[in-house]
Amino acid sequence: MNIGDVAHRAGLPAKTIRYYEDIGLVKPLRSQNGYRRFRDSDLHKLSFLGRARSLGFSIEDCRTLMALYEDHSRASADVKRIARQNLAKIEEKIAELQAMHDTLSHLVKKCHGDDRPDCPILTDLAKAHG
Amino acid sequence: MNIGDVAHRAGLPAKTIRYYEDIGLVKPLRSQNGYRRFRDSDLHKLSFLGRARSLGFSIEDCRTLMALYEDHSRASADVKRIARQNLAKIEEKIAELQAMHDTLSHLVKKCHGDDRPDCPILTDLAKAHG
DNA sequence: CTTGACCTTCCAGTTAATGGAATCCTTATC
DNA sequence: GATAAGGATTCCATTAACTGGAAGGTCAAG
Repeated sequence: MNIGDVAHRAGLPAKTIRYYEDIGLVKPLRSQNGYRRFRDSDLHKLSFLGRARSLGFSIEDCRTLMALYEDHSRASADVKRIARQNLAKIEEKIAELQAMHDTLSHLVKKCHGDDRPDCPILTDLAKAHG
Repeated sequence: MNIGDVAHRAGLPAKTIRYYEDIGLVKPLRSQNGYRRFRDSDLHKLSFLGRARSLGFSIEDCRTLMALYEDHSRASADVKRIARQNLAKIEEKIAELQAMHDTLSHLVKKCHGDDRPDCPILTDLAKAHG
């Protein structure tokens, strides 16, 4: 699979994918003509990367996760520990999003929706994240 | 409240807060001595900003939300629409995190946890995000 | 009245991309 | 076979969002 193809499928710009190769997050093969050739596993990694980055995971977090893909000689206990740590992070993020969601949906309910100013969203939004 | 105080409470570095003032996300007052003076509303905004940024919302997203705080003359219908759009984004993010969580927790279960290599995490992780 | 913690501005550097130029490869059409 | 379009390559510059550090002002405690 060429870069345009994998970019389309993973939902990432080709530029970003080249950058990820630069910093060692993916290591596509090369065809005779010099084109990058991406395997399915590369596509999976890139999709995962795109998702993780858009959810606020750092490149270093991603690097750790990518290492799980790559280092098949890593001890299972280690893999498990890393996976667990990331589960905790995910749960925390979900909780935070849930809090944001609760606040906003509560406010949408209270907001009149007409063209009057002075929507209660403003004051409540201010209180909500103290 | 001075910058160190608000930084501590909002969980953001003072540097970042100064940067957010630079780009107009917060507008703290100034004391006689030139120190920034943050109101409670500034603290709320900054906490919200920190959270939103760590969850992958862009600065522009944040700017829109901050505008809700600020522009009290904005029509309620408009406020409501913006809040709704962000609710949708939040829900999408939660779903994506849930997917990541399911994958990882499933794999933790399957991973032996001893020191043997060849943990099934690796292959499953590869399949999971196709 | 000085020491230390905290504040200021300014300028430089980093991270994570992104944009653009110049060039090469592949495929379809004349 | 020439040519033009579409996608690939590298390399260099720029942007966005911070981050670090220097040089100096402010303030409460001893």
